[in-house]
Amino acid sequence: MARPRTTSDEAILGAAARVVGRRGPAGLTLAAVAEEARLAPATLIQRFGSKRGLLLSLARRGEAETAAAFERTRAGHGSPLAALHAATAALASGVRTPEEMAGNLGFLQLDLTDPEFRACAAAQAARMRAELAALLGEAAAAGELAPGTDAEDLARTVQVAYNGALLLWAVEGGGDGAPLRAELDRVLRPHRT
Amino acid sequence: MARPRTTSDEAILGAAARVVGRRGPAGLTLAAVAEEARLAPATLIQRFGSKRGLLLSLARRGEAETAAAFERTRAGHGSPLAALHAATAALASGVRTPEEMAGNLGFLQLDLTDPEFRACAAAQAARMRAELAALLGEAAAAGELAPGTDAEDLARTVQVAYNGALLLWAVEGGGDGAPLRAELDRVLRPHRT
DNA sequence: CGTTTGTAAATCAACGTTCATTTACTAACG
DNA sequence: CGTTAGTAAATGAACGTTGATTTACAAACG
Repeated sequence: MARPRTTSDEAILGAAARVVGRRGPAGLTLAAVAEEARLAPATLIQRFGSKRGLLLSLARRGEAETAAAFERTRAGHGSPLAALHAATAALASGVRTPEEMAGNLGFLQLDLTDPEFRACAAAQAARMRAELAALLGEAAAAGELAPGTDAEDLARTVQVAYNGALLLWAVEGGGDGAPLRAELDRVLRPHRT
Repeated sequence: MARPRTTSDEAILGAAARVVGRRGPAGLTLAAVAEEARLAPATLIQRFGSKRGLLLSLARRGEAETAAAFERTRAGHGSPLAALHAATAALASGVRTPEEMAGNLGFLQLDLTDPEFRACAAAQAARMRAELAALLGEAAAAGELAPGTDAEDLARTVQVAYNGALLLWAVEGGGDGAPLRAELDRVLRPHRT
């Protein structure tokens, strides 16, 4: 009954993520995203209502993406802790593309002054911690963690180490990411069985 | 032979820091800073050459500020580790004003795509780690840390935990900061004597 | 043919920057 | 000591640019 879309919303958000990864938050302009997505700026407005709307969609996508990443991680490995370590190793070895890096650090680019963006960032952080806690809970149930370990608590610690290491990595620029792996090892070791 | 300045450079940078803390990076406009400093936008250009120049000065100020904070911290306490814990406790208890918080997270607001800003952020991170390493080295020499502890390595770990906790704090919005203190305690405990 | 998608051109607002001018002070001079 | 010339500091009014949004229209599909 109508003309089919030439470019999916998801593709547009991907283009936006690529732009923010390459040109930084200041370079995230409608024109740049439109060019990357091979569309006109006006089309982006029509599809997402406003630039803010597009950014909100981008922020919300981040949450789903971390969830998917956990899903993938868990599927590939038998033991929960092995999965966590494998994910860290993959991240540290540069398997992640810069765009994905930017996605992880995406909430840094957002204006935390804006309540809606802040809510998105908080939701994503909460989601990540919940996923981590579930993973660590499984690990505890499987006897991979010392008895009496509080999964929620350890999840927060892991999240802090992860965010901190990623942040330092981004600031100091590259390297092979060995320190990131080292930090997570250090955090988990005391609780391993 | 000249008219004296009504507002010091330092005061202007303070105003800029306050603005970025209150209105976010997007709200950091020359007009806003000028209003906060009770000057005209044109004056800021004349003093700092450009908006970018002002932001660079702001970024460089951050480095000196962390150094000064370490100086203050060290002066007040006899034992190095006690100083570190006191600083953490003070930070966690909300002694820090939002502006100082914003100053700490200031490099997050910068465009890491810009080489000069990135250099500033890296320098500040390096400075912080060096100061931490010196403090922890003193602690080791004083017998407060287990023998064989690598001060440089532990400094990085502390920095990662600090940044990660601060970041999470900023995203999740407030709270009493107890988790930050808990994280640092957790990081240091294994190495205490 | 009606509806939806996409676009190009026009519009509007905001921001950084420039420039001519005024202000407020200092220092030398008579 | 009073005056005045000289100068850095500060300003306010434009300007040009940029970027988001609106509108009017063309094209593609069912």
